Amino acid sequence: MSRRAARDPRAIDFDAASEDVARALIGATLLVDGVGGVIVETEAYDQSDPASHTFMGPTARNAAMFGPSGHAYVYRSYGIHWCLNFTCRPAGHGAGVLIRALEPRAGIEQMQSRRGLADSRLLCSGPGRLGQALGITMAHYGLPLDRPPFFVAAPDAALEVIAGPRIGISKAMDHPWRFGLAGSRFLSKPFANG
DNA sequence: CTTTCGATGATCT
DNA sequence: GATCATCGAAAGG
Repeated sequence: MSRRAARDPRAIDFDAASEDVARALIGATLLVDGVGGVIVETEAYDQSDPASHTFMGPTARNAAMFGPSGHAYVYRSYGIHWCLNFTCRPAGHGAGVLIRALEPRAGIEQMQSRRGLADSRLLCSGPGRLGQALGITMAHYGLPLDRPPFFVAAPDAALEVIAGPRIGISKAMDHPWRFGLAGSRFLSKPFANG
């Protein structure tokens, strides 16, 4: 456990395995320049995982995931979308958590404007949508999560978290490393169970 | 409800 | 040159 996590009960322990961090982030609050909400869907990736950007070892793109934990890893998806990840560091390997969806709470008008969309349900329900709604760009690459423009706080109560296979990958599809808030209507896709 | 497909550009082989 | 940690529009039941 990091010093910060030990000191502050509302801090996330980003030094844990990405799988544990992904689970712990469900119900956490994420704000970027005051805009955001409650994380309801995440996915875990690490270097032993063929679906991970770090599977082949360090490169220019994935450098953040080989750096300190608790920082932002941003990548461009399909040439169109910006996707936001939080870095972890189990055993010093490249690992991270993809933030896939959140329930809008703060700065909803700004998110609607960035997305060109009024429906709050579709504002941040998916990594590309979330990136657009929160205004994520490469300018956020490598920034620490414990100070502005980022704000991250763990949930203050225990929540029911469900797990299932990850979405949009073609390798290691058997691993249940997608996590979600049970019953949330802001998921990018429903889970097989509830 | 479902499936299909184009957009669009960095990254890696 | 192929492959994407995606999205949204279009077409078909």
